[in-house]
Amino acid sequence: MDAPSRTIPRSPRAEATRQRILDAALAEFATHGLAGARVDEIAARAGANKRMLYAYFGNKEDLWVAVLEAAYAHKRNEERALEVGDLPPAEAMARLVRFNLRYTARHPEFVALLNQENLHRAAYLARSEQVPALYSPLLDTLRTVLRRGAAEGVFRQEADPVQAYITIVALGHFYISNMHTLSAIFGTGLEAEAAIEAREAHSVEVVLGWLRP
Amino acid sequence: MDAPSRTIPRSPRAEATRQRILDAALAEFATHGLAGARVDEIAARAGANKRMLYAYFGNKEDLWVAVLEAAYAHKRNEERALEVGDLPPAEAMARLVRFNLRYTARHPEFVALLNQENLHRAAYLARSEQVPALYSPLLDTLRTVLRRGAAEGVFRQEADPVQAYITIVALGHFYISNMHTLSAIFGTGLEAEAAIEAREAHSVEVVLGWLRP
Amino acid sequence: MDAPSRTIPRSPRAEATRQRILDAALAEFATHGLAGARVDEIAARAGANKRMLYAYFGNKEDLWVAVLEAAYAHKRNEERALEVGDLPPAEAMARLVRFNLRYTARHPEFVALLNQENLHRAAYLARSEQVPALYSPLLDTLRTVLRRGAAEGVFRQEADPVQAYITIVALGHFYISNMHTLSAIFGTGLEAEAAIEAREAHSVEVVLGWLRP
Amino acid sequence: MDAPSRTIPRSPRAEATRQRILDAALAEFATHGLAGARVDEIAARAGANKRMLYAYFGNKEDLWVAVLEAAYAHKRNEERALEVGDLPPAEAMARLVRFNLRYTARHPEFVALLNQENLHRAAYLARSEQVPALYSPLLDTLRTVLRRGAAEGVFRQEADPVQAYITIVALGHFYISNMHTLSAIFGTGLEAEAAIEAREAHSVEVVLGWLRP
DNA sequence: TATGAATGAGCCTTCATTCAT
DNA sequence: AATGAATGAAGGCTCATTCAT
Repeated sequence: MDAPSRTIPRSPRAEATRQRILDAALAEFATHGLAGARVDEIAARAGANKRMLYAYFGNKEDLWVAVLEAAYAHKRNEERALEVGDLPPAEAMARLVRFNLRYTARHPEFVALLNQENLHRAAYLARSEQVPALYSPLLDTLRTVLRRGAAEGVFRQEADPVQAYITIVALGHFYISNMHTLSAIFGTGLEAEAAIEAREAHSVEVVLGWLRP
Repeated sequence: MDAPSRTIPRSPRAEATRQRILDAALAEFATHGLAGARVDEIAARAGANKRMLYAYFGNKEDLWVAVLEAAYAHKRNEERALEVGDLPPAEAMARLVRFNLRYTARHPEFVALLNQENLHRAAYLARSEQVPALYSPLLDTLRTVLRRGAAEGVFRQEADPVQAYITIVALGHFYISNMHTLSAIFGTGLEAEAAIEAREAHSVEVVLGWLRP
Repeated sequence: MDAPSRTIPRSPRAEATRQRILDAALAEFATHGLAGARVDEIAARAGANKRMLYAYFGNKEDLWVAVLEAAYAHKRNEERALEVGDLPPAEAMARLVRFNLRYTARHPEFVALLNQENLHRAAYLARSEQVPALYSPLLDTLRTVLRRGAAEGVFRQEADPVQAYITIVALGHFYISNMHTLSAIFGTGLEAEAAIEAREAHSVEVVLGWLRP
Repeated sequence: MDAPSRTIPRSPRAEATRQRILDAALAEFATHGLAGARVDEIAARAGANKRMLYAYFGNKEDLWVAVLEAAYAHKRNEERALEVGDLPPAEAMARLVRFNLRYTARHPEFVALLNQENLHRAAYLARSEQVPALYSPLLDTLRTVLRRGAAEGVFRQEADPVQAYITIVALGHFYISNMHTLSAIFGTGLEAEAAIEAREAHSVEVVLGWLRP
C-alpha cells in the first residue's frame, strides 16, 4: 500500500504525522507540480519537521509516488461504490459519465496530478503495481454493460469498452483540466456550478447519443 | 505578434537566433514544464548564448508566454487552413475531429504545454491578447456549420458550439495527454499508429453519432 | 534589535553563526560597498554556509540594513558611556570631539558604511526605526551642555546643538573618510598616530575656539 | 589631460561624443558608485554606442579615472577664480568657507565621487599626476592669508594651513555627503536652501570664531 | 565613426537533502 | 519521535567586454 518508506510509523501519532504530510504533499504537488513543489512548503503545511518527511517517504520523488497512488485509490474507491453493473445499461452509462464529471470537478488536484505524471511519461506510476489492478474490475463491468445494452437493442453494436471509458473520462477531465485556458480563450466562467451542470448534461447527451443504435 | 521583448531583432541573423531559442524553449518546456525547464538547457539546445535569451524575451516567464502564443498560433493556422465552413456539415465536423486528433498526436508538446499552463491557472495566457482573438473566427464557423446541419436535418437541434468544440478537442487531447498513464493502466500500445487510427475513428463516430437528429 | 530575519536563531551555536556573518558582512561591505560586496566572500569570511546568510538575514540588502544598525548601535553605545552630561561644559565638548575623532579613526569601516549609505540616499537606513531613537538622548545632552556653558559664561550664546554635533562629527569623519584622497593630494602620513593626534588637538581647538564667548 | 584612451578623437563630432560619455559617466558613477554603475546605462544616457565608450576610454576603470580628474579640475578651476589672496584675511577665509560649502552643495556628485574613491583607498586617483599639482598653489595662498592675519593680529598664531583647509572642506563636505543619513536620524530637511544657508553661516562662524586670537 | 549581436564569467538566490542533538 | 542547523550543488539572471559589419 505504501511507497517505499524508510521508517514505518507504528504509533498513532506517527501515523497522523504521516497522513498530514501526505495531504500537504497532495495539495502542494497539485498546485505546483513535481518540480515546482517545495519540500519546505510541504513540511510547513503539514505542521511537521522536514526530517520526518524524509524518514517516512524517502525523498521527494517517492513522496510523489505515494501521493499518486493514494489519489488513484481514492477515486477508484468511490467509483467502485457506484455498482453500476446492476443498473439498466443507459442508466449505468449515464451514472458513470456523471460520476466522472463530478469527481473530476470536485477533485481538480487529481486532474493536475495526472497531467503532471504524464509530463513525466508516467515514469513514477510505472513503479506502482497496485494501480493497474484497480482498473481491471471496472473494465469488466463496462464491457458487461455495453454488451447488455447491445443485446437489449438500446446500444449500438461493438462499442469498445476501453475507448468508451477513455471518452467518458475525457469529456470531464479535459474540461476541468483545461478550464483555465479555455476560460481565458472563450471568456466564460467554466468554474460556475451552472456551467458544470451544463457540461454534465452535454456529456451524458454525447455518450448516450453516440451509443444509440 | 511577439511577446514583450527587450531587444527587437533587426537583422535576419538575430531573427534566426530568436527563432532557435523559441524552438528550443518549446521542446524544453514541453518536456519539463515551466519550473522544471532549465534556461541553460534551452540556450544550449538553441546553440545560443544565454544572454540572448534574456535580451530577446526578458526572462523565463516571458519566454514561456512567447512559446505559448507561438504554439496556439501554429495550431490555429493549420486549423484555419481546413476551411471547413464550405463543406457539407457532417464532413466539416468529421474533418475538425480528425484534424484535432491528428494535430494533437503530431504535437504532444502542445498538449504538454497546455496542461502545464493550466497548472498555473492560465496566469500566463491571461497576459496574451492575441490568443483569444484567434478563436472567435473558429467559433463563428462552428456555429454556422451546426446550424446548417440542423437546418438540413442531418444534425440534432441546438448543439452548443462551445460545448461541441471542447468535446472535439477533449476526445483527442485527453487520449494523447494521458497516454502514458492510460498505457500504464490499460496496457501499452496507445502510441502506435494503429491505435491512433482507431481512436480517430472512434472520435468521429462519437461526434457524428451524438449529432444525429 | 534585529533586522527582519527569516529564521530567529535559538541556540547559542546559531547565534554565534549569525554574529560571525554580521562581522564578516561589516568588513566586506566597508571594503567594497553594497554593490561591490560579494555574498560568497561574506559567507567564506564568516566560515558559514551561504544558505545561512539567507536564513538569518533574508537577502543581501537586508543584511546591509542589519550591519548598518549594528554599526550605529555600537558607536552610540560607546558614546553614551562617556556620560558627558555631568562634566564641566568645556570638558564635555572636548571629550565629545576627542571621542568622535578617535572612534572614527578606530572604525574606518563605520565611516565607509555611512558614505555608501549616503550614496543610496539613506534608503536602507530609512527602513530602520531603531537608529533615530538612538540619537535623541544625545541631542538632549548636547543641548544641556551648550546651555550650561552659555549660562556659566564660558560658551557663546545660542549655539545650535544639531549644527554643533554635525561639526563635531565632520571634523573627524571627513579626515578619516577622505584620508586617502587627501594623502594623494597633500602628501602621505595622515594615518600615522602622530597625525591623528594632531588632528585631534586641532579639532578640539576649533570647537572650543569657536564656542568662546 | 586625458585618461589613457585607445582612440584619440579628432573630429568635433567625435569630441562631442566623448564629452557626452564623460558627462553620462559622471552622473552614473555619482549615483551608483564604481561597482554599481552600469556601462550600458552610461552609453544609453550618453546616447552613444557602448563600443565608443571602450574606444575612447579603454574600460570602466579608466573611465572612472577620467571622470575623477575632470571633477577635480572643475572644482579647482572655480576655486582658483576666487583670488582670495588679495582680500583682507577674515574676508578671504570667509569666502573660502562659503565657496566650498556652496560648491559642494551645487555638486553633490563630486562629493559622491570622492567618497567612492576613498572606498578604493584612492587607488585610481593615485594613477593621476595632474591632481596633486592643482592643490599646491591653493596651499600657498592659504598659508599666506593665515600668516597675514596673524601678523595683523586678527588671527590666532600658528594655524596650520593644511588642517585649516581640511576643516574648511569638512564643514561642508560632511554635511552634504552625509545629508541623507543625517536627515534620517535628525529628521530635518537638510536639503532646503534655508538649511544650507544656516549651515553656511555656521561654518563661517566656526572658522572665524576659531581663528580669533 | 558607429552599431547590433554575441559571449563567458560570475553573482545572488534557492533547493533537496543530511547532520547532530 | 522530533527538531534546529547546516550543506553543496545548481538555477536564473546580469555584467563588462568583444566581434563583425
